[in-house]
Amino acid sequence: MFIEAKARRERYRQETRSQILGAAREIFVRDGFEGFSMRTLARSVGCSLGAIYLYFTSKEELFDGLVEQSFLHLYEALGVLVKERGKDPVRQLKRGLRLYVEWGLKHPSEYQIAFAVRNPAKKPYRTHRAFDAARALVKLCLGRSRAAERELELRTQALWAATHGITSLLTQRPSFPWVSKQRLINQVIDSATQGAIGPTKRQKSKGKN
Amino acid sequence: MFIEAKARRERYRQETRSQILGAAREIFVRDGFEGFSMRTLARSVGCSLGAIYLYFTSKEELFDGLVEQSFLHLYEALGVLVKERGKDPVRQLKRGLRLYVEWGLKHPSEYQIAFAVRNPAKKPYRTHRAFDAARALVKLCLGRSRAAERELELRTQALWAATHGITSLLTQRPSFPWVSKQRLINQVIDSATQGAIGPTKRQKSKGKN
DNA sequence: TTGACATGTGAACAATGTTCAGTAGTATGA
DNA sequence: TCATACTACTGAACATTGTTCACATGTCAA
Repeated sequence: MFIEAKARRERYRQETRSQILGAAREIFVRDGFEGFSMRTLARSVGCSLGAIYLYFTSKEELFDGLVEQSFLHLYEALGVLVKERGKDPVRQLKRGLRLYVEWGLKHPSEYQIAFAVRNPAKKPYRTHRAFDAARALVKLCLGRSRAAERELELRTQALWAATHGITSLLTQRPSFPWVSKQRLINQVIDSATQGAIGPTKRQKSKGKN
Repeated sequence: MFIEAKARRERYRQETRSQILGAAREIFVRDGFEGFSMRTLARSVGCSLGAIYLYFTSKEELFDGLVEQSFLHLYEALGVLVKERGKDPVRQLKRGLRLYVEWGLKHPSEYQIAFAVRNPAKKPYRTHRAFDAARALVKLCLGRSRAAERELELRTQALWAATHGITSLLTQRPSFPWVSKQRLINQVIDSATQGAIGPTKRQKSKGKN
């Protein structure tokens, strides 16, 4: 009787927590960042305003939960790539980066929040596991080149920076007169990967196009 | 008498306008984005809250003015580079990109505002003139290669994306465990330029390091 | 001097995130 | 069964935000 009640309570707690999170995501996707407020959230959940604060200490923490969830999905998608041995690792890496960008385009609000302005002192840094997946892929590409591996972190960070750049711009300025988005994404990713792990055989034989 | 008074009024108007802008910038640099409010601004200027709205229709417009000012400085710096003919254009381009990143690091708050979340419907897009300067530099680098010039816009946008990426990350996540910032910036810029305009002679002879 | 106009004030409004005293309802221990 | 402790919840309040507006003040033209 003792633990059963406790467990039931905990289960219920988690349920309503994720229920709130779900409602928040819905509002967020539908009305964007501006349309969101704790009051509209409470109304949507069907509880009082104060009840939200029993499950999240602040609006920021709620957003963090939302972003965390989304990045987890991305990580899972990337994780599959890392495990797919045998394939050409460079192609896998590029696929992973493209996945990242497209994920950002599919969840623009969350991507913006994830990289939005926030107090940098409170949360020193939080490496999303997606970054770890990228590092693993880069390592795979570098193969047995010792000199290159020493710069693994540098190369991965640079790769991430470029990929983040195009994702960030495309999501934040959708009405900018971009050239074909797909070609642009490819151009950025190709340049960055080539810079990180050297030219592929195909690019080598082509010369400069 | 007629126009003199009108002109004086106009001059006074511009003066107080830029005075407000100056105070806003000061608060902004000192207290960051969160510390800023129209009331603290009014107190700092030494006028009433409503007076601000005689010079700026909204907080957003005020920020726009701030960002505009800052980007103009960047543009001027970049403009000098374009005019410096004779020098190696690739080196000039890289210098320009580094200038861009360092400008962002020096004005993190403004850079964040410039690319912050905002209503995309109202302001369809606003090409900062800095982008035009970049395009001009890229054109210089591509030289007389017809095929490459057709892709001028694509290449410039990709270059910008990568450069924005590293600037954005470094300013928004200063406490992330970056490898050496300078090396990282160079890595991103070198990769992106090589991808945009092909390998330089020096990089060619070096092979993959 | 009078009227028009720019400049400025300060109170008010609506909306925000957050807190908190008070109220149910429920499981626990005697 | 009764009292106690604890959890979930409410709704009113608070402080702060951006913005507006009726009103005042000063300056120039007629």
